[in-house]
Amino acid sequence: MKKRLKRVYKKLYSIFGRQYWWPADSAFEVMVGAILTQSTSWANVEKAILNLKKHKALSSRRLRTISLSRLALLIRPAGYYNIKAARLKNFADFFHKQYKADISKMRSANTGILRQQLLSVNGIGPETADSILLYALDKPVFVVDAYTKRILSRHGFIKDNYGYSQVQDLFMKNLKRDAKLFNEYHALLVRLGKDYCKKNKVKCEVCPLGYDK
DNA sequence: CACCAGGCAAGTA
DNA sequence: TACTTGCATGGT
Repeated sequence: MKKRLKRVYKKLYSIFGRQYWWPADSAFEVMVGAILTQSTSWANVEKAILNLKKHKALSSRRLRTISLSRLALLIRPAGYYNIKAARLKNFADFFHKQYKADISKMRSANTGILRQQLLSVNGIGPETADSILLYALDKPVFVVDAYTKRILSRHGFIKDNYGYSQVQDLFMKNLKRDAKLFNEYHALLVRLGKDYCKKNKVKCEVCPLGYDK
């Protein structure tokens, strides 16, 4: 499995090259984006983030003080806006109370402890927590998403009923614990998924990885 | 028109 | 523990 996973990575990298994830101006913007992109296209998230920037609302202080309804209005393009507005506030409150809204304090925390703390915030699940750890804080944690499972399942690496942590373990136990590698690998899987492995538009016959299921 | 996108929590059995 | 459902906009 170690060789197979590394071979897939090299293949994807040779085809698509660097993906430059996560596109953002700051670590805080990555964290906000991680919540906004829950089951939502990145193009819509970009509109929401632009609105937050235009109204100077992209800070933990502003996210805590702005009214729920006004925040919801700003992030409307990202969908699920009422729920996500509450989730952003939950996260901003946590960030302020636990880490004094200080990214460097958060970065120096123990990864396992921090992951548990993030998961305890209502609105932050495994993928969002790991996206924050990896893409905002450079922690060597592999992010699993719907594309990851779909691609691995269709290529026979896993059964389609594997859970989040099972898929995550597959990567983390068989690859060097390297944030840069995890960063690029996950981004490449999403790239492949967008181009060739959409939910109901399977293009296995032209998938660069081949089709060996 | 239908389908879905870089999920999650709450409810049900 | 293991499903099911609500949440919602904007692009294809």
